[in-house]
Amino acid sequence: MTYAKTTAFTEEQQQLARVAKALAHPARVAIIQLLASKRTCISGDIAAELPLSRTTVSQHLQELKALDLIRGEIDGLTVCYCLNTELLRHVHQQFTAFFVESTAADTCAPGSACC
Amino acid sequence: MTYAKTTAFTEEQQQLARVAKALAHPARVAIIQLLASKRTCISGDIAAELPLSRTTVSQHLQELKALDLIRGEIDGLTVCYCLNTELLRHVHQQFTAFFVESTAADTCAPGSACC
DNA sequence: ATACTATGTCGTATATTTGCGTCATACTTC
DNA sequence: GAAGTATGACGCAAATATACGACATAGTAT
Repeated sequence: MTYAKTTAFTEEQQQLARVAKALAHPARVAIIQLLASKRTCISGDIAAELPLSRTTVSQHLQELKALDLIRGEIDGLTVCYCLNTELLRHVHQQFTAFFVESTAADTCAPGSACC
Repeated sequence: MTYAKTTAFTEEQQQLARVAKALAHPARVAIIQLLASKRTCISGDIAAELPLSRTTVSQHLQELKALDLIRGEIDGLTVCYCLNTELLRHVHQQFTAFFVESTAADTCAPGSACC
């Protein structure tokens, strides 16, 4: 991903791609849904709910944390993870803008040859 | 990605992850934006507009086509790619549902210990 | 202090992605 | 038909991602 050419894209495009990548694995989607459904911050229970080893889940958590999509607070022996709802809302807007832009009109101009 | 365990997730989660993965590279985001801005279907011009080789762009196009996000129609010597706006709208809804679900309420219950 | 528990980090094997050169295909034009 | 052009398919090297066991760390509890 971090090939040289990657730098030649818009910061906006890279940002969207970065977040999309974070959601590009079912486990991470599941983690976010889990954190949303349980209204309370859970910790290693997440691993128990997923069909993956604790280690692997921890890695996925770190990835989400690296993008600040989730936050972890140490509470004694356990760590409480919460969604960063503010960021998520912002990301949602970014995605919406992208999709709206892409679906604004049917792409092909009325008289275009193809399609 | 196609590890054994991957099957253990919801079809919904896998679907979202699949699409997210398609958007997980700036080149593919750029391609979609390009197709949206040029109101007419373009073909190999896409490669010319991107800082990547024709071959690489072709691969990204195939990836988007595999998910049916874009469609290509052969028009003589060239191929016209168009956005599948209908699918994109549907995907937009899926993402929106996911984000709304995730940001519906602040995750932590009022009296929870952490956060 | 000692034993126990919850997490993160590291190392590593395997799988997948990415980028691109080269070749094959197919249509156009002369 | 021969030459030229636009694309996709194939193959390969380098980069990443994925999964997980083993170890390190840090707080709890007795």
